[in-house]
Amino acid sequence: MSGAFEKLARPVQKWIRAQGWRELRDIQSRAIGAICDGQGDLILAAATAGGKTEAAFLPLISQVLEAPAAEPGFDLLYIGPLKALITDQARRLEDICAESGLPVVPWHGDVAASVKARALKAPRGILLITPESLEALFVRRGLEIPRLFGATRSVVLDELHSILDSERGVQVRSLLTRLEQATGQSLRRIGLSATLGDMGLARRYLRPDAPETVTLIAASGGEAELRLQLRGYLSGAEDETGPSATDAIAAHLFDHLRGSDNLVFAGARQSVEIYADRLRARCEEARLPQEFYPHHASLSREHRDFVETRLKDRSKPTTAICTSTLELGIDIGDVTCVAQIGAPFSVAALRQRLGRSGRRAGQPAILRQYSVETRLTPQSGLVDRLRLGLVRAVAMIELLLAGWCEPPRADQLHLSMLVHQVLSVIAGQGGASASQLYRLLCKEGPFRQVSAPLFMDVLRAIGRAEVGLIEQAANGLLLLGPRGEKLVAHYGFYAVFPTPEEYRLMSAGRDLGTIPLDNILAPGMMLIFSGRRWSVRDIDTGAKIIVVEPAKGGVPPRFGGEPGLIHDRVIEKMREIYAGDQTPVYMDRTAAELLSEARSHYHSAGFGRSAIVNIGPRNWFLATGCGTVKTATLALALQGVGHQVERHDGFLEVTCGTDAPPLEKTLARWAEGAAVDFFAAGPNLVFEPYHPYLDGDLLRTDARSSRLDADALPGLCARLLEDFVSSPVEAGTFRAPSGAIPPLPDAEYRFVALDVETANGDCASICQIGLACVRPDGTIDSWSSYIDPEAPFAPFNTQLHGIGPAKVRGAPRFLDVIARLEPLLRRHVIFQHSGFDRRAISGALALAGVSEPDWRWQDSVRIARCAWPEFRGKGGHGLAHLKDRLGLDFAHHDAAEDARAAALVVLKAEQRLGCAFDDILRMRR
DNA sequence: GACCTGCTGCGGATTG
Repeated sequence: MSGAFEKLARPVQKWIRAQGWRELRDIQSRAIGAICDGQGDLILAAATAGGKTEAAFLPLISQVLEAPAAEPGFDLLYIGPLKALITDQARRLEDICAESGLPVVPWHGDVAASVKARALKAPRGILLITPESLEALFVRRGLEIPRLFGATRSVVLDELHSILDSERGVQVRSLLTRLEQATGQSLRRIGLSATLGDMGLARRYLRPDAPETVTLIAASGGEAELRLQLRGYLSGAEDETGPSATDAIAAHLFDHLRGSDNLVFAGARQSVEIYADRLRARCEEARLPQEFYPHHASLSREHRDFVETRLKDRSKPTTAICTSTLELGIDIGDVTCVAQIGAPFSVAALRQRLGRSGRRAGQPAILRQYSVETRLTPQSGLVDRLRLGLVRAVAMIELLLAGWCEPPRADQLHLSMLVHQVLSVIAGQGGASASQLYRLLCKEGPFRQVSAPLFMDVLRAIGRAEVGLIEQAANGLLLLGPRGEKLVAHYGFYAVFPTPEEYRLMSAGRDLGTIPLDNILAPGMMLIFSGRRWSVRDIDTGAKIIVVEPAKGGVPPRFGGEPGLIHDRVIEKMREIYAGDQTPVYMDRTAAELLSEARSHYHSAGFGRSAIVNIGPRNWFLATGCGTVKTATLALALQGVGHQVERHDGFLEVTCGTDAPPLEKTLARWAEGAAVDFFAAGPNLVFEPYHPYLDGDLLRTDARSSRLDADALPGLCARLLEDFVSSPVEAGTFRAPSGAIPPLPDAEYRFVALDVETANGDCASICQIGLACVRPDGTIDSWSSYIDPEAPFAPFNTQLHGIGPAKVRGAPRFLDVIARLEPLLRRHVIFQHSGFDRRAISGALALAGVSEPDWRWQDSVRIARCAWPEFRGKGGHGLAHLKDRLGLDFAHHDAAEDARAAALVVLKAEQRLGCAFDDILRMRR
């Protein structure tokens, strides 16, 4: 054993020997050195189950044992984000402390009141507590805080990354400041974490005044080999031959996970229920024992405990289909494989999840990523074509492999949380002055972004008579107002995140879990829940209880929830992936095909050249290149001036309002820094529990700090326009041909017929132009050229005419072709069959910003109607029917061939009626 | 179409 071992107290050494450890882990030795020899704060970073808890507590317990505190009070404080984690850690620490008799006190909502009463009477040893329970101590026993924590030397913050920049993290930081202020001494802070994106920010979080004094100890090596597969699936209109994407994934999971312990992260609770149901059914069909179980926050504690225990039990193979419930630190041992269905919201989460697998020496970590994309139809929009989910999954995997993950977000005001802490401090102390609150919470605590005037605005807002959270006594002291009293008195006060109202589901007196109140249910309706099928027997709206009984079918309830924020770096990576041409080796064939398809749509939409793409007369698609916050900022700004905006990962789909100023001009003004009203469209600003007590100005200020990035808007607009201006779509001038244009017919003709094919539903997306030029002797010179439509191909169109991205690669662009055709077209009457081709040409010219030449268009359908009136209502005068009835020989849906057909129709009509086409047209008038 | 996390004190009934 090393020198580190010698630094530990006897009973601790004895415990280590009893474990049969041959030596201390690297992180443990280093942590023991740092804790025993130094004074400063510490961050211990190691993969889950990397021995972090012991690394921190072995030396901390040793210090307590060797120099017991003279005064009563807890010696060590541990703050953990989960009750289950606290229960688990308390068990491990009790084992270490058994020999020395140092008490270990777990403290959360499920801990018996008697245990708490005993600890309050004689506070000693290690207190393990949730942020909420600590908050409750401050509120209910504010005056006892110095007695309880006067002897506390160190505080251990577990799962530091999970509370880094959340509301709850702010609450923890505020509680720590209040603790130090109440006891009059500084606490050594020790953070434990597996996943920290930015160590600088983590240090600042732990010790804002002196981040440079925080020592970082990261576990070295020990990274398991990673095995990775990304499988692609298509959902939507199922073909009769194949199973649905869900069934196909369930089948794959069943075949590959059965017989071992695994975690399947399915994204949403609803999706968890569906996969759990499918997998249960497969086990039943195969007459195999059940080993797939759902696990999410709405399931009863009893069920979740059952699944967690089964996962720990190595003798029974168990796969949990779960949400992020099983992502955090609860020790469930090692799993063989981690599956992820759909892309997660953060690389940090993906890394954390993957850390569950490959923890035993020699075992690889296995990640199976499943991506489900929509089967495309002619109506599919660009969003579906871009395969955003799949590309995001690839981006996240690539960033994971590169060792990157999201840093915490700094600089948010957290005004709702500030209101909460103001109430908590006043309640705990019985009153506080404004200046004391400001010093405690804003100058020393976590609300450093809040200026003194802003703080006063907050106090004034919550002190308004109609709000009544606080009021001021004659001596200036701030007290709780009537509503403040009521809020603080309710036990719901301690938690800082919003909670929805829910029904409780019961079957035969057993609690199954909860579902949100907004599910519309009636007796007899069928439900999938907790991995089983139920029918609703009875609904007690008063008690909010739904009684169910087993049934044969059903659908899972809706659970709701807000989407996660996607970081700028992830969107940047997605852009790199679209622009690149490498296919990652870990993709299966379908996934690789989907990626290649996504790239093709990305390029044919024009994103390779321009960040702004026109997809309709008033419709634009913007590639913002930024994550959720900046993209939402631009979206709100655009909505504010009257545009309709749909948001996607790094993209905005804009439908220009009829009264709104032109998109380009608006962006240009913002790029120059013009003032923007982000709230003109009246977006919802109430997200957090204490938002309803603030006034409009404060809500807007808070939203600006947390949901928007107004400072980024000018740069973002400038970047969008930069690409846009250089885009040929807007250039409006003919440019040098990028592809060869076939030699044009060169004679004098009686007339020409023209036909176009288009890439998608937008008639301006011309991908082929064909001409049939009719000589005076009736012979026809045909000509056609492919055209790069600079727009995505719709499968419907491609199926019709057989033209896709491959055929138009390197083809000239519309303007180049039309420039060459112009002299010929100008000289002749141009026939098109119906009005489509003329509209297409006009549309494409308008899109390119070129005014329409004064050509002599005519319509061969009109000619046909005169010549064959009997077809009216009997097959009509479409080319396909005319081909049949007139015995025309041409290959339909090729531009040159269709143009020739139109010409033939004119010639045949002239024959039948015995006069020239201009006479026929005059007859009609 | 979209994650998760947490919770006190008291009065009354029941049990030993």
